[in-house]
Amino acid sequence: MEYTVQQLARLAGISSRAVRYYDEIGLLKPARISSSGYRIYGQNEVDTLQQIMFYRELGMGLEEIHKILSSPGFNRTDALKEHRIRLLEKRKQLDVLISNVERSIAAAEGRISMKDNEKFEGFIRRALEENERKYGKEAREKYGAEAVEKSNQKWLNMTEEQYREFTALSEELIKTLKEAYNTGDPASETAQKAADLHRQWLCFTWPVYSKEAHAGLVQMYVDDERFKEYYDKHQPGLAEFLRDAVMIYTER
Amino acid sequence: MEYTVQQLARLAGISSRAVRYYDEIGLLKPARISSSGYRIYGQNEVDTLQQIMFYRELGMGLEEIHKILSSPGFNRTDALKEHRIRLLEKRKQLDVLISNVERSIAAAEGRISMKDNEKFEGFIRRALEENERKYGKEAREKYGAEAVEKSNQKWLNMTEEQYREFTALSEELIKTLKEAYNTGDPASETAQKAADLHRQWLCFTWPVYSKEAHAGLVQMYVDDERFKEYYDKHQPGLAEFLRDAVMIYTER
DNA sequence: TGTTGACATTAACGTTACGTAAAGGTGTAA
DNA sequence: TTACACCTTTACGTAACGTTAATGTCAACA
Repeated sequence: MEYTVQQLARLAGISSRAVRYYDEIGLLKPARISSSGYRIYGQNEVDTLQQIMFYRELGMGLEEIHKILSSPGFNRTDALKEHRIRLLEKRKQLDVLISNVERSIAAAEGRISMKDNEKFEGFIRRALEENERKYGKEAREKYGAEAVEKSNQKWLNMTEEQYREFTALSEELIKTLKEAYNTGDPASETAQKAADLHRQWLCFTWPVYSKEAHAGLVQMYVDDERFKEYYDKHQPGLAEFLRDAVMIYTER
Repeated sequence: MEYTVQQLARLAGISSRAVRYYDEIGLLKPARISSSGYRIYGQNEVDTLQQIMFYRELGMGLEEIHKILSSPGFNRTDALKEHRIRLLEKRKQLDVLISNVERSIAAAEGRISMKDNEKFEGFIRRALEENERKYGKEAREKYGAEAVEKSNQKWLNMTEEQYREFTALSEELIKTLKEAYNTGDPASETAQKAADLHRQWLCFTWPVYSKEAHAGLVQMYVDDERFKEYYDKHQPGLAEFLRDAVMIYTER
């Protein structure tokens, strides 16, 4: 079937101006021009417009869509499969948003309480929140609210790059710690390197460093289920091994 | 807790420029200005920004958000509940889109076939498609492809207003038909009015009107399960009653 | 104490994806 | 032939920021 500008627009649920604009920028050229100068679109154009709509739905700019569609490697079926994955991700994010709004309602009615950062969950990909939620409460109890407030502020000031550094450090810490665990000796060079990495890691979120607080924290890791779990899931016994290593590290 | 421009922006996952812009247009004013001229945001502002984010997620313009938030009747909890409903609707629509992309994949791989209008399901609220999907096939068989193609074109050219007229006519038809059904007489004035409404309704989608085709169609209503169901769901026996009324109408 | 570097400020122009209006040609139903 | 709803191009308008520039502030480090 063939379509004029407005017919195609109505089919796709967009304005005829948009269709003409897509022609103007070379994104979607009509199949042919009628004798009277009308744009006529055919089957291929319908399919291309569908592709455009999917990419647009996923927040892509028209210029980038253009590049993709006109690249020699473009494959319609593969693109559709990609769209499917993206849309499923989008639905997941929407579910997070819905849970956010539901918790916000509960908070507004005083049934639960909500942290400021929790209020924006689902709007963007957020990974930072782990910190305050998991470690915040314990730390507040053990080291007082003031230090935590400052640590809080530090998180806020962290740039994207610093954040990447931070997660890289986390990974290195776990890797080194597991390596050290295999030696079995918390006083070994590798274990002490792990303890130092743990100190560096702490310094990302702590306002000041003190050996006493460091030693106190790792003891807490062993005592508290949630902290223990984080380390032990990589290797059972890792939390205790870290405590032993840090104890030696802080006494030196 | 208090936040500077960038801290608030990072919290919400938007740019600091956006936060300043919201101040500029009066949408989100800081709680206070520091001695050095810095914008300082507090708890209320965090909550307001969350509201803004929800409305924005739902595609609302900043000006309208402004009006809503500053209206005297605004209630945060009610708004959140409204957001919840809207987000659930949005998820439904997303599910339609996902089913669309899945069917598009199947179509691209040749497993099924898809109509052009089906390719845009989920992108917008679409109700027109009912026609071609339900009546198209039968009509094509009985009256030939050419007439249907023209009818098809007519649908595409229908404006929003015409569409409303069309649906209003549908409703009036059903109402009148039920009323006539209660008289029991297909020759009654009400029944003949219903038959005439049915003719008008047909003329919306038919390229030309003929008594023969009209009579043929209503007979088809009775013979075909899906057509019959449409009328009978309002009132069992309605399809046959309509046929009888139209038979009398077309013979006059 | 001066310098660095990441923040903050205002001002102003740029960008994307169209909306909207103007001025005129086209197609068909009455 | 007269509506009327479509089509065309040209061109300026708009929303929601992005970006750049020029300058002030603050905490930390040498």
